[in-house]
Amino acid sequence: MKDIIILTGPTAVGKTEISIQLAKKVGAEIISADSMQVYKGMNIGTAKIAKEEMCGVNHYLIDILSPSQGFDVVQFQTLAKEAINQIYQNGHIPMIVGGTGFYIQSVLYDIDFNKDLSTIVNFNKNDIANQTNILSPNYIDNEENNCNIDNKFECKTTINEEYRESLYNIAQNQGNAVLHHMLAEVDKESAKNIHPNNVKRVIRALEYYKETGNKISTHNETQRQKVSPYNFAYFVLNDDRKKLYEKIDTRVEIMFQKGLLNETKELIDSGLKKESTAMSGIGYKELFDYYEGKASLEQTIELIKQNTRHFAKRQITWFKREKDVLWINYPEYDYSKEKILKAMLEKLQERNIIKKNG
RNA sequence: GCCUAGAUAGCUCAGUCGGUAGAGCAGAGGACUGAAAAUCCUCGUGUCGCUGGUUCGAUUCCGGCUCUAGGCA
Repeated sequence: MKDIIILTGPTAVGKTEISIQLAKKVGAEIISADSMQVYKGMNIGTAKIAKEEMCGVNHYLIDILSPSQGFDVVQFQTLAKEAINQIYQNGHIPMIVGGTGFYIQSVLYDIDFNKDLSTIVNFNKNDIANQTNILSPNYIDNEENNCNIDNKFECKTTINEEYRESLYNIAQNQGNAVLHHMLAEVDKESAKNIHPNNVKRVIRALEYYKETGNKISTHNETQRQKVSPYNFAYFVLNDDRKKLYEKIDTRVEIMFQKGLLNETKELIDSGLKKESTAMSGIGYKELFDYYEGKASLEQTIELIKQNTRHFAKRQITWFKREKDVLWINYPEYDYSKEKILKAMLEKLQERNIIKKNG
């Protein structure tokens, strides 16, 4: 079994710094599992690691897309698996670092998303490698090469947008319950598990049925029972809730000092819409109202803090549910980086990911 | 000093034609398997400012006091 290290935790907990130190010690290369850091030109608001901060550690899946492009788990999974192979070829340990729990899960348990049934090609590996250096370590510093450039390749998905939209319209015009009834007719289990108001999920379940002829509920059930193909250590950094929220609040303040307003203005001026995947990121989506004069700067900053806190809470809920997780709670280590690293190294030894004498 | 309006959940406020009270936000818990920084669900007892009075019964009516905001001096 191949080894893999996961390092995650809620936003602002301090993953980046520890990830570099750990990677240095164990000779790992880093794959970012972050749904927003994949985008070029979004640096301040995503608290993206700067090239200098990498200290020579290779990073993958940062700055690989223009903010105008879509992105999702399946694309992440595909690219992450490529990167993992590459890292093994380099003779190193892959270390997945980032706060998007779903992305981590997709790789760690090799979740099957039924790509085979797709009619449209997902990726052309060569295109990607050539045009965006997606699999070359580190990302290209791109002051000029920013989001205004439209990459030639499109990350196609198998999703039938028309069908999706028609379902969405049913919910809009006839009510969520009507859509939910449609689901109940083909997949009772899913209908039971998915709340009628969770339109996104209801649509996906219906979509899945249309694509495959199977129920997503049974598919999910089998995926849930999957065992990881990796020998892994899954670290979750965490802090007291109050401390974490304080960190979040100050980090948002710092983002504005660093120029989040300008960064976002440029993105908006380049034509990005509120609805785009990239602009659904916290710290960006809230600024649309500000620029439209619907909210004051003060209100907007508070809202970003608040949304970030909510997000951190959701992340923690996710990690609590994950199996076989190693919690690293800062207070238990007196907030000492040395103690934390030492504990992590011990765990890695226990799992034979690194040798006893380092 | 006088006049007016307030004083109710951590915050902003609603309400009880007198039978001890409820929204939003904050906060907490949860779900999640092709949008995941997304999407969705659940959770509200607090000396109703203090103190007298009327009343079977007052947070609700009346008096006094304290505090806050605005106005007049």
